[in-house]
Amino acid sequence: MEMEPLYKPQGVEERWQRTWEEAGDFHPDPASAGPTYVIAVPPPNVTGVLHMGHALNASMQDVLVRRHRMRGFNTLWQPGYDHAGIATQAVVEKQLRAEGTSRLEIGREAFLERVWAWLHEYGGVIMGQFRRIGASLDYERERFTMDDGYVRAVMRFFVHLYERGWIYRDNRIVNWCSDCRTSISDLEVEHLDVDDALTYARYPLADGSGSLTIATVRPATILADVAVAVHPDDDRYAGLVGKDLVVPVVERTVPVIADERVERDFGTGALKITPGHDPLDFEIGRDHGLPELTVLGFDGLIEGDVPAELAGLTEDEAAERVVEWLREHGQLEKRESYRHAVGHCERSGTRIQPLVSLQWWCRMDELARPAIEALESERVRFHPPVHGRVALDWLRAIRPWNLSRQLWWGHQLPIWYCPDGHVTCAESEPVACGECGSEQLERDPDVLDTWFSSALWPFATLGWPEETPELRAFYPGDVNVTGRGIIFLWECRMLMAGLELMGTIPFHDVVINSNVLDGVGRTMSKSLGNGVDPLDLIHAHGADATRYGLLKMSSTQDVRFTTGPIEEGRKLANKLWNASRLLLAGGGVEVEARPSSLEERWILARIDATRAELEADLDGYDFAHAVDRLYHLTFDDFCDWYLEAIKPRLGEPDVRATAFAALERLLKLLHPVLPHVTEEIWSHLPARESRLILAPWPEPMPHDAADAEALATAQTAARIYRRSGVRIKVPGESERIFEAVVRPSPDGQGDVEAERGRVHREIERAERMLANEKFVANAAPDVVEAERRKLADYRAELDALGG
RNA sequence: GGGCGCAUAGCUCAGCGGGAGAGCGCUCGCUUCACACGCGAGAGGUCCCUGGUUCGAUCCCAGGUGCGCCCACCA
Repeated sequence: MEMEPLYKPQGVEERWQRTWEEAGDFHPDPASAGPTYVIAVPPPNVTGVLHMGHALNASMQDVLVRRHRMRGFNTLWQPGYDHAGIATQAVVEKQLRAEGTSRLEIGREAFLERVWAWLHEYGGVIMGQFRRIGASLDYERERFTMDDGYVRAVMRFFVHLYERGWIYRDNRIVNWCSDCRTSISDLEVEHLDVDDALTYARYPLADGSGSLTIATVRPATILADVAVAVHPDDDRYAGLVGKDLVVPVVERTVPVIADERVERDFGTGALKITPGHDPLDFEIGRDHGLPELTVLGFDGLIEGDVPAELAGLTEDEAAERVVEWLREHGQLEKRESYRHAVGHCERSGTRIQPLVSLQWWCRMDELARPAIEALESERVRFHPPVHGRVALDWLRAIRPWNLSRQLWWGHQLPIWYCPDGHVTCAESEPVACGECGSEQLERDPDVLDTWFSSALWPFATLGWPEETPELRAFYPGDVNVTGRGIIFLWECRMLMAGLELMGTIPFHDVVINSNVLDGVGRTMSKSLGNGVDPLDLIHAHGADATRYGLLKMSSTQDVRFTTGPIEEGRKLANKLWNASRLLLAGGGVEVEARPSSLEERWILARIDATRAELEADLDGYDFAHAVDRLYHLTFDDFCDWYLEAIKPRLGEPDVRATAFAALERLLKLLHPVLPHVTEEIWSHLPARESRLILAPWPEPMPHDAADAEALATAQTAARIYRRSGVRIKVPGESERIFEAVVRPSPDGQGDVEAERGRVHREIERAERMLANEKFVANAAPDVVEAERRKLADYRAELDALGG
């Protein structure tokens, strides 16, 4: 095949992607012997498309996976999709609305059929996009959190927890999203600052002896007040505790109670208690045995025991009426503007409506304990470590998990009720009630939180609860790579589920990838329209360049996106391509390291040193430094020095054989980052039978420090020559390299004076330091020694410059 | 309200106790027979501010300013 001077990734990349996959290179055999290396991809939403976060996350994982595959590990990168309960249901509901109907109108069964139909037509496109970026996932093993086997795993998990006694049903306050029409967990609530009005309302004492003023941001909830609480030590209200007040509008008589959870210095220090619609009030209400009244329904509209003219209003409308009532009755003391944080549904952006409802919960303390221990003992490590400490804090203060969602799309709870209200929990539909034997069973309509199934991902994808060969071979896995946003939602729960069900941690390292922000530091989002489509980058620069660029940008910090690093990657691929063209142009049949000259011994040593550094980078999940190292190895060491030095001798068979050997090692190191261009070049190397993807990772080689020093001499001489035009005499082989690398410029001399000045300044600096007695006395001996050597080197340079 | 992190060249970022770095951009010179997605040379920086520790601070400590993130039941 002809090698053009300009490397064009388009076509080449797709061809290798097909070749690798069709050859089964991504598909490990569970029966193979030897150590395994396993990563389960964070399952993208089945409705999703590839965005920058996926592209970065996948690039990182693919580097780890490809390197371990080359090192001989039986490597599995497990792919699949998440059913993404709320998100998917919302998409289809929106579609129904556009058709003038609704899920309630068409019914549960028809709705679920619609979801499946929609998924078959439009869902599941992201695996194709993963292929395009070169992700070496085992696509033959694609799993879905709603496939039959996975559903069995979810049911088994639930029943297991139920039998442990950790799952219970309770009427408690939940985060209700009136838009999604479901409860959501604390972790799905986003706190946003909101401008509100703080309304001060007077509640008259029932005995007519005066009134007490409370402050509220939600006047509509006055309708559900069941008490007013003050701090027990608050002198202002000491005499009022135990007396009765009359709630405005509804004119209900309620007690004044004392509770330490009331903040004395907020508002008036008197807190109206609305257990039905406020989490703190709920707790206080339970402790004081107060009733839990509800005036806001699941639809966010006023309902319940309220004046008829208020029923059916929105909360805001009702609030207006209540304030109006207060004003008319002289009970409105004042209203002032007030900015504070309010919980919003992360998915819909709707303001959370705390309300009491009957939900299924899971106690988490016993599940958390082994996970806490795994983190404390560092059997599981986070990278960077700060996230592990945050995860620990969360686990130590863990709260019950609201498992049930009032949705249709998802895993329906394996809970059945008989007419007498007995509960039967079973993996599949029971024939009769476990308590009374009734055969009239009705299944709980709710579904499980999406993250309940995600918790099982590292082993449910391998066939659990069946004892499959895959489960035996590939569990536990090694690493999980994901974003910061789902450490509690996903990472912590995988740890807990893995320890509980499998008895072991699902992976030993958790790598948290950075967020890719837009050019001015904002999160990329659909609504802002500031997102960059990774597929556009791949089309423009190639998958290799995109991978390189994203890895270069990755860091422990969030990073602002620029195309610079991706263009750098494209140049690296092109440079490598042209270096290979230079070597391949002359033909040749041998690939064998037979170094005879200094530069040959040096480049082999240099590549090997980089191999060791690269391994250290990757072992620490430092991808940015890893790719930077590869860039400079390729450009500076391999091309600028080695190739330039051997160019005059490229006709010699031994020189060619060694050059091919050096290129082969370079390609191997680059392959995990730039899989396509390296595989393409590899296929042009002499006597290639296997593919680079399966080639063994380079073994360590002995180094000779003297070679590096001799090469450095040539490099210094060349630098001085280029800058000043002064030729420094260098010994033996260094002299030949100098000759090969320096091409005298036709314009003649550089600036000797400028170079002399530069060296002069360095000498002065070193002399000043060494003249400082305190420095010589207090600094570490090796630091002083290094400074002396520098001084000597600079003096030699100055001498060479004639000055 | 609590916790964490970041401020270094025009831009995006490395470095984190002893000579201020990379890539891009910019200037100048090169159609040198692998590559103009290239080669060579160069300009450009009170390393946010104020104190402190140290022989020595971009790097450590304290405070300040600005930005960001996470957690959170002060209505």
